[in-house]
Amino acid sequence: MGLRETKMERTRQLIAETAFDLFVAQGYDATTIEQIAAAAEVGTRTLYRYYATKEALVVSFVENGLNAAMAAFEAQPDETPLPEALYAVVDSVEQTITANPARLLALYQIFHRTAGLRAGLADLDWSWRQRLAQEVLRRSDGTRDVLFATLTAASTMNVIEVVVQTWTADGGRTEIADITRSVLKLLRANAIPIPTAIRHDHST
Amino acid sequence: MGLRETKMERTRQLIAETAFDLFVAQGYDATTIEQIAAAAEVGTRTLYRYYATKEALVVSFVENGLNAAMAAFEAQPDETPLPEALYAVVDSVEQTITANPARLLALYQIFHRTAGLRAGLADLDWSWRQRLAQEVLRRSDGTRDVLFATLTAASTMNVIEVVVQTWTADGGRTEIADITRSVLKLLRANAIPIPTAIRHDHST
DNA sequence: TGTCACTTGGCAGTCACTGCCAAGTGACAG
DNA sequence: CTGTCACTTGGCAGTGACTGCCAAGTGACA
Repeated sequence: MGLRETKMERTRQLIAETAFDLFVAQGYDATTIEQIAAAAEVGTRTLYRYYATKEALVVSFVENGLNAAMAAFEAQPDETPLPEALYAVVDSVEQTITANPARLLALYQIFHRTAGLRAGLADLDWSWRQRLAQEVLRRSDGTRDVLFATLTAASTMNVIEVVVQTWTADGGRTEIADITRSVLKLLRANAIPIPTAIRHDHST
Repeated sequence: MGLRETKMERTRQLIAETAFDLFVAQGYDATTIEQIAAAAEVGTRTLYRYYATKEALVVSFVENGLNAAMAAFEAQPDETPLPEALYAVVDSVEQTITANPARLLALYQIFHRTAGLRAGLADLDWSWRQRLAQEVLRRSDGTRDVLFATLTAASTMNVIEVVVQTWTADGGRTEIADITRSVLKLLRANAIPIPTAIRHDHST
């Protein structure tokens, strides 16, 4: 990596950190792009070259975590059974959070306080489900169909989302590993009801 | 409902329909609020009193469908077993789509084409999961905890989302009831892998 | 039918975001 | 070491989403 790229990477980081701090300090809406740019000592125009939208400044943090999780998934050998490979995903997210819980809580606060912001996660969530499903499909090696892959990806995302939501709702006091364990236990016990049509009893 | 409210309701509808048509005709981004307001023959300021954001104009359609589904859920007698009550939710969504498939496909096209727009669904999705979980919790009458309710709500939303996604991805050619059946069947057969930690075998 | 509360719409202003252009600065060859 | 080139930077002007404010219009109701 040349000096040029190094510098740009640093600028990229600096902008995100600066923005994050300002958001925490004075709220998302109350912080203008100009302020962030000024604090990070770059032009607003430059800032936009690094982050396309104001939302992206916040979402990028989540994105990094998800990218790491996807990498962990892809790093699993092809022979690894699906449940274990999927566990790598959940585990990676857990590690990201454990590494810096305070940051995630703060991040969550920002999302929570700013109605229109949570929205920015959707795109990420969506593309991520796609990627996950695709990888699941590839791994199943023709023995499974798209519906299976889509459902598997969605279910896994669910686990992550429920765990994170439960953890943050609790203010991060509970060990995240414990929450994960509980969630997976419920699922494995088939304790979660599945929508079922009413069976019309003809013996009446 | 007085004349006043009737009129407002009609205006509300008119604005949404007008916007929808324009979005379909020329795309979301290319359509300005002013255009919509002009076409619907109201002031832009008035338009904003009915729909807080441009996104809301599109999201409202999805919101209506979900509201109907939630109403169907709440309409179930408290004695109805959870799986059947949840089925009412899935069924309601199915009905909404069946009633006007073309509209949903068009709607989906708009969402699909406009990156930043899918985002608007997240908020909806989120608040809806909350509401669903809350109702599930109420129905379980103290016999279940929050985690159970959250997971149940998330799983049900998953079913809906996967069904709709599969249906739209296919261009609406497959009977939606068939997709629903397949999805529920996969779930009931426990065919979807659950993330599982590698069991370290100590006998080695 | 007159009063009142609510709805409407225009206007000015803020802020996110974009295209364009000129100046600065690493990269790289000679 | 140096000149050239490609890329990065930042200012500026412009568009469009969205808001506060205020004056005019219009159902509701006594």
